[in-house]
Amino acid sequence: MIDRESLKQSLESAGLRYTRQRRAVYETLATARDHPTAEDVFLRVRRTEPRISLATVYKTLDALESIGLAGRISAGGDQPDRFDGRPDPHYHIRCLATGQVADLPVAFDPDLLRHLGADLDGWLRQAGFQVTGYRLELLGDWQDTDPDPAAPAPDSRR
Amino acid sequence: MIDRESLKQSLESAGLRYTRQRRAVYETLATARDHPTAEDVFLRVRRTEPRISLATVYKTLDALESIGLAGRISAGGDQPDRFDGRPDPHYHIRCLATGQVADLPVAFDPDLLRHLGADLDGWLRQAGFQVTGYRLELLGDWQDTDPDPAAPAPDSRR
DNA sequence: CTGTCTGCAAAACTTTTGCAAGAGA
DNA sequence: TCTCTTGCAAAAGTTTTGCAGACAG
Repeated sequence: MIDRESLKQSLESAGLRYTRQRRAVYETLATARDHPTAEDVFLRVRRTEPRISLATVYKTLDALESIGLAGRISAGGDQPDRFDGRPDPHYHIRCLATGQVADLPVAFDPDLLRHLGADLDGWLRQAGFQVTGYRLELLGDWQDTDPDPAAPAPDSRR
Repeated sequence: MIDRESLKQSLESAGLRYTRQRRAVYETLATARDHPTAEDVFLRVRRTEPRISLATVYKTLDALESIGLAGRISAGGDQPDRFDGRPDPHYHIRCLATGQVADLPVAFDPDLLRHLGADLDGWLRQAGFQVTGYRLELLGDWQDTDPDPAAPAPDSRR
């Protein structure tokens, strides 16, 4: 989590303004220990910023994503997107039953793709595809109890 | 792509019926070389099954997913889900600009996660998380031309 | 026959948009 | 002051649902 001055500078260097709402959304997201949906963020931010609207939360999450301060995790089907305040690349685990997401406490390996085989590079070049990153997600299920007892809102939606 | 008799049996062993619509959706999906959205599938299936409805396509895609004959790829934001008729685990590349998805012609490595470090297993056990699979997606952009000239509908949506 | 499936229309939800008023620099 | 942002309401777009009639087994 970066401090307010850094947030201000990140926004300004993208031509965006530093506002109360954006600070509140950022701080809510950056301190969240789960991976909240836009509505989760809205409900939490509203505790300190009661007049904020859901549309502003969406716009702010988009803005934060565009400057690299938020990540988006899409579950598919009817499930809403979840957001992530960690700016560094990292891995996720996802519970197939509840849609809940958690970070994996493992260092991100920029060279993991090398294990996929030597022919990959050639194929990508021939296909004209420039790889800028990758996303890895472990799928499975939590056995019984709370996935993360410290998470602010261990919701079990849908 | 499995044959019609196998499809019938897969459906029946899940208590589902083998219908004209389900066969048509399955065959459309299994022969698609891109990763169509539900609406793409609808438009294609309608050529041979003109009275099919979009709701039936959605229901059928759900059914196929539930018996492991289709996969779902969610892009996030406002982009619709895409579907995949390959039943075996495999990797994807996704174009961040257009949302287009392609299969990676590389063998799926069930042991790739071992490269993530030895502490992972312990952490997962302690967290009570049972891993059943993983998803790996390369992100990037196609440089200029067609990603796959053989694809039936190289759409550039959004 | 009986329970499942289809097609249609309507609903549910998430996410985006238009716009007047408000606020940052 | 000038532009960007907010909040509200409405719209857009995808996916689901309810239900009467059709169909598979």
